[in-house]
Amino acid sequence: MADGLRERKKQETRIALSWAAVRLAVERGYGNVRIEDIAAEAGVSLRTFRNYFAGKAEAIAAREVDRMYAIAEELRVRPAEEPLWVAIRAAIEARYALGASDGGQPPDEHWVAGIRLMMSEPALQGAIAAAYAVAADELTAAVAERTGATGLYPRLVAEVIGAARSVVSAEWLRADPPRSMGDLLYEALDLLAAGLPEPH
Amino acid sequence: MADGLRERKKQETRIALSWAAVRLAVERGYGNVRIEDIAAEAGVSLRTFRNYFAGKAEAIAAREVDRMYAIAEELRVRPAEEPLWVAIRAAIEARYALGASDGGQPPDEHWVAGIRLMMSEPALQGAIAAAYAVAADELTAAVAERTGATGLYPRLVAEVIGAARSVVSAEWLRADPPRSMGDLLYEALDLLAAGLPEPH
DNA sequence: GTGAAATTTGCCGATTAGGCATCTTTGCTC
DNA sequence: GAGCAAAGATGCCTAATCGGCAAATTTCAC
Repeated sequence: MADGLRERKKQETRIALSWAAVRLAVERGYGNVRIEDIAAEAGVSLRTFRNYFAGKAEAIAAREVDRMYAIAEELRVRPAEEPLWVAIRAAIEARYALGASDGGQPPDEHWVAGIRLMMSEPALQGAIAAAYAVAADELTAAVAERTGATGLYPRLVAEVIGAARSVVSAEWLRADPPRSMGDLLYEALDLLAAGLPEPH
Repeated sequence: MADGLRERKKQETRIALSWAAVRLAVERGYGNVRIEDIAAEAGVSLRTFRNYFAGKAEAIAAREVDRMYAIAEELRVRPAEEPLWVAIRAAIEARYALGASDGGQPPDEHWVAGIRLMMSEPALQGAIAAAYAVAADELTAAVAERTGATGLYPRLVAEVIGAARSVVSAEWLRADPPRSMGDLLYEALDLLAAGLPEPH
């Protein structure tokens, strides 16, 4: 069951391509990767790559997007009587594996440096923002289901979560005395919950 | 002064290209416009187009981005003692010409339909989100200046304003009994100020 | 006016984009 | 478990895009 072999294989290919894209971009720099290389690295044809992604930026962004889908899914699974924002925090925590990824494996120097460089590429920031616009639909639906709200509210919540994601990951890359993803995320959510009051 | 003729001409060209892109995309559909056509419409060479924009999506998104820059600029101009969110609302109001554009010229049927269709293009939604990621830097700086805040706060405010923009314009296009941009925007900002409380 | 700096433009090769036909694999039925 | 229908992978092919480079043009400052 579980959607059969076909679906699973498709997901595997998608993820393989996405990881290959990230790896190559980090290793040799975003601009020096052709989608042909990515396809080769993942063991499929160039043409197949194009069946999955519109370009290398989208392939890289897919890692981020999938995480957002996962959060939406987690949100649907949590008990309905749980207050919305409690559920949201829990869903994010579950999918970002906060704490675990911090204490578990201190991120490798080279890797983080590569990611930092890669992310400084405007095309990528764009693609991530773009890809997230799609994922936001899922999150919007999940919020709508849970709250029964219509109109602006569900989408606004979804987009704000996206905003928090964006800010947090930017800050995580920038912060010199490194801060944990979890701290940053909670700080951002606390600010949002308070209505972003102007600091004294 | 005022940066001289050179800067002014460059802005004019940029805006001419951007409008040409929007006009053509609305008229004949996003997919049926080549950047060559846009350049011709604006009276410059294809190669010059590429000096200004990375692609047609970016050219279209530029209209939106410029508005964000204008809001950031407006924010800098407003009196420093004004509370942040009052200034933000005023800045948005000033640049979106709320009320004026609503009462002044009821949007043309064809035009709105064309815009709606154009905006449904995923590539465009992406490009707008992407382009906004850049404009957000300006807004972030303006908020930081005004509040003296550091860390997550300024960027979070900037991104949240972007989120509101995105949600509002999506809803504006969708709402069947049409709603005014001003109403939608204020509703969104009110929700945000309240910390997005879950509706009972 | 004159030279330095910035901008526009044409040219060109490399890469991307995506339609279409074909071949292979998977899922389902009997 | 054989066979058929649907879905995916791949190759091929043409149009379009991308971006570097250098020549020609325009603006700016002195």
